[in-house]
Amino acid sequence: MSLDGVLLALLREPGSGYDLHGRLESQLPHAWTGELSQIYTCLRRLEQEGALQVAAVASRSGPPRRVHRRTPAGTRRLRDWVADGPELGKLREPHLAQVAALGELGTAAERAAFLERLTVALSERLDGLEDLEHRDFDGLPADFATPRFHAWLALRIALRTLRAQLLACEEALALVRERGPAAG
Amino acid sequence: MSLDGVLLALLREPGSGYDLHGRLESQLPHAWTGELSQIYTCLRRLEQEGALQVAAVASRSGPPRRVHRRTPAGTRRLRDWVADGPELGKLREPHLAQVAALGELGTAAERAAFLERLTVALSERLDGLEDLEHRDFDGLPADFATPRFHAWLALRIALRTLRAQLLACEEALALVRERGPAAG
DNA sequence: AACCTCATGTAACGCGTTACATGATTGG
DNA sequence: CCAATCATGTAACGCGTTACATGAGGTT
Repeated sequence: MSLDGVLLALLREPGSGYDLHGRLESQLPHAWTGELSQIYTCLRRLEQEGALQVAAVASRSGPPRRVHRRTPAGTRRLRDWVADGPELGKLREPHLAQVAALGELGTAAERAAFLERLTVALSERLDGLEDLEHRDFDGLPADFATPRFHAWLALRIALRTLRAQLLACEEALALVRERGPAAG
Repeated sequence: MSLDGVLLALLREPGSGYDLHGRLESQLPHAWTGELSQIYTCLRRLEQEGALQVAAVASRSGPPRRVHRRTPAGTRRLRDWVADGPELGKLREPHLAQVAALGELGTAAERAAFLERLTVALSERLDGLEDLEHRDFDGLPADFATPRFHAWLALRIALRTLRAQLLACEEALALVRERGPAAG
């Protein structure tokens, strides 16, 4: 499962399930989203499989923190995941299927409205990534071959991808606006 | 579920489950992938819910074809799906998480090898989409406000997105090659 | 004879989400 | 006092994949 790899990667520094959830949202929002409950079950499995070691640490609030750290086997597993080559997930882009089905809407105004909302949603996502860029990577990292450099690379790829998609949607919107009205 | 919408959209022309599976691969490879078994169960549910009507038609080979067509309720449901606004799926981009974790690999050569394989995989995907473009949409469609026009729009967005991602990966590869060796 | 395409499904399993359940601390 | 944050999990359900089962017709 790819969540295994994602969590092992996030565990460069030890952390609780709750921590990992936060890191996922703050460090890898462009790569993965996951619910807490799923993270907990996944961590339990990784622990049973010997990839993680857990230490209970008292916390100021609620149940004790279960702090996970990678075992050598866990690190090996992470390295294998990456070394085995890129894992392209299955495509799930419902919004593109919707664009293709836009002809089902009766009027050009409705079609334009859909594309407007799409550009807004993509812009918001992009804003989030740009915030992350400025927060964590202000100026390009001079240090290379480090974890931070590669995190920056991944973010850069995501940013360029998203910007291109947003641009393409804006162009689609312009096309629909200019051609649409004539055809009703 | 978004597969509901995808299948309803694909059913602009009536078809069997087997047909739909083929259409998914040939017409919407940039938006969705789905297994036959899942399509069959989904179609059954849509039928029970009154969105589809099914007619059994004898075929030259094997069991009779079950040809599905949208009922008015089905068409309404499709329209509602689109009119409700864009459905951005959850992000699942394991390869970006892998890029971010590239520091786990020991040598710059290994890191470069990963990015090479990634560019190859993305290129192949892009080739497939470009084939589709030339096969189905040679020259931009002069007809607008039609299903074909919107199918072309969706494909165009996917193409631009993918090209940008490929370019960004190639640039990442160049960076790793030029900076990597110095850092071992 | 072997294999591919057409054509249907079921069953088992795993991944993922939603909802539920609990409870301390901190800040307004 | 209320809400948010920190911190853990379980249970039920649905989505999705893989494997299994069947079988006709055409191609090599």
